[in-house]
Amino acid sequence: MNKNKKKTTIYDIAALADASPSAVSAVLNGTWEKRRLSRKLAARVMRIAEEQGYAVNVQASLLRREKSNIVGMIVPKYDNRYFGEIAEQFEELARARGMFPVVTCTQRDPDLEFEAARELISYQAECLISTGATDPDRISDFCSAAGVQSINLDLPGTKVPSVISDNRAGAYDLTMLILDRCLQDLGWSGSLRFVGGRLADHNTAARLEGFLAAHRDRGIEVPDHHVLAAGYSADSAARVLADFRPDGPAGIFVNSTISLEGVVRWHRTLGTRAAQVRYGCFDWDPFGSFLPGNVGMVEQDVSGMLGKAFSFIGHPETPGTQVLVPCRLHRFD
Amino acid sequence: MNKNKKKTTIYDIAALADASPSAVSAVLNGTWEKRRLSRKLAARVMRIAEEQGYAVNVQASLLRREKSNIVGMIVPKYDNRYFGEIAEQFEELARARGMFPVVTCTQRDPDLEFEAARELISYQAECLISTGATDPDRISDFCSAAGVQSINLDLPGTKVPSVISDNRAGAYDLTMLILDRCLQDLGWSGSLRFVGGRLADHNTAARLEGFLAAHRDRGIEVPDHHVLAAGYSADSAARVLADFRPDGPAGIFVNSTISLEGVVRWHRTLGTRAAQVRYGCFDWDPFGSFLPGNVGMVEQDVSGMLGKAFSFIGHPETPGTQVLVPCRLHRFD
DNA sequence: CTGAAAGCGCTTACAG
DNA sequence: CTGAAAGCGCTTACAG
Repeated sequence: MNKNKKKTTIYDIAALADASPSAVSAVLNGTWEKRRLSRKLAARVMRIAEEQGYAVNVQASLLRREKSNIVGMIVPKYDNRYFGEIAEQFEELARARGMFPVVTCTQRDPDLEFEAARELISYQAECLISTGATDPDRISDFCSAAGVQSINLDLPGTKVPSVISDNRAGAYDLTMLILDRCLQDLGWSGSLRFVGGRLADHNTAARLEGFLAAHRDRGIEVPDHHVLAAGYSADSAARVLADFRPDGPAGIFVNSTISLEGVVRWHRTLGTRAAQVRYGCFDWDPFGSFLPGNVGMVEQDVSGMLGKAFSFIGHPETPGTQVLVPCRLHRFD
Repeated sequence: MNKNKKKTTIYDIAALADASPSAVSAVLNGTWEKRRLSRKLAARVMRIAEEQGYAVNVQASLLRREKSNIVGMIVPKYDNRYFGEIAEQFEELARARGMFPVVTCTQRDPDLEFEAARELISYQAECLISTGATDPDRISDFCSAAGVQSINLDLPGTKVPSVISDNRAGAYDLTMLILDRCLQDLGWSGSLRFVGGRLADHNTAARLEGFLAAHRDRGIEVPDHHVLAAGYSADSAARVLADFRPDGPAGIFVNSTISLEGVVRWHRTLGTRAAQVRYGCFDWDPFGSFLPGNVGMVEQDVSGMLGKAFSFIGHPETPGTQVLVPCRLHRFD
């Protein structure tokens, strides 16, 4: 083991093994049988490489091969289970396919998203999965200009295939569940409130659609002021509810776990009135089932989505293809 | 924008701009002023590069420069806030220093950890931060053989500097808080139970030390069967408590949010007896404060730890240096 | 069966 | 002030 000196190269090994660099290279990347090098030479080279702590210089190797095995992912945040699971499973799937996954977190910042995409391409990523990107088309354009495949996850774009949750259907089911429980537990049937998110966002819009459709199918009208999509932060959810002190039964559709935090905070301030409130959340969190009043959560099918996304890699599809993946509804109590 | 053809290189740009590749290179990496190229040439080259959607081939550039800017991190899981935050902040800090962060998740598997380290080194990472590694010394050895700096985070090793939470002090404080609340709320003073983790793990051992020290300082004896460190999963925590149906007051020290899930599950099965139980958890989760009976949580100082870790980069220190970073105690109710 | 040589895309010391 | 040339560490078509 040479100390923090220069790294061992195939030339060093060639010298030590009394072989040519070509032979060493062939041994080290497993093509020696094809090149009919002697088993003895191969064994010697491998032993020496091991002794020297050799690790191939992938930059050089890939440069020569004119390909990287890098597949990149950008992800907005690690602040909830959803994106954490996406990153984790992405790595697993990529590795299973012999690729090198690089995921970078872009803080929900459109410019950072773009810079991260550019950086990944500089590192020769062969494919880029943009998760929850604010402006996926800008990234797709840049990628295609660089000859790199890109795929949208979680949020749809128009230029490349997008894999997203079936937000509308998930929201429909969740809304039905909350309505059912309001009727069942509280003997009440009225319009729920929709809390969290932004109407301009695709996912929020789709969920609101499902929310409204469910009410429509139940013959319940939703007053405009029941739609409280004032952002994603816990604080904004708490703020938007601050003045709401129900003196009877009430139900809430919570859009995302981040907003859920704010809703639960509000819920606790209600004292005994809290027992008259039911809510459910679009998103999943392991502690969700322990929250009083929470009747269910929607879990997005991360492996389903990623499996779909990976199936596009290397198979360019019609631009703008949109794949909807169903969600799973967890019912509590 | 050329379609998914070969990528634009400096030679392409040189031809288009009627300049030499050397000049293009100088313009593109900002050394053109130093080389006294004309402003006009620089402007032309930059315009053309822009038009062509040029992105430097970092593999080639770094190969030539004989350095990467890559700093790698291995992380066990993204299944709790702690590691998610670590990954996120690591990226931020690395970028702020002009480095390219690559984090890979190793599923708490010692072999995967090692393979990931090897892979990162193959990609020429200049420094590797091993977070929560099962066998940090094995990784350190491999890194040092390859001439790569490594640093341990969260779990200590003996060969390179380690930055870890002051688990003992944090556990001491949390134990005191739970004991106080048991006395205050329930008028009871007795030994808490320690649930979750493995005694063989450094962090669990240190926390148990703090737990025992606090009891000692309060003059409370801890019976052996009150130490229930049967693993990290929610199920094992729930299982270990399954037979415990307190008929009076009780208190629990929960080691990690993962175990907390199991404890809360158990707690809910107690019915009215639940009111006689207080617990606290070493780890932080935003929903923690909403759990009935939870009196406090310990939040590890992620930015403090990472700041320290980064301060070691490029400054080789005495092997085995151990830096303890204090935790923050959140009190609920 | 095996090695010398060219070349991946870049950077930079060097010579003019 | 500027460009030709060498070389980073590897791979592979090619010639023997």
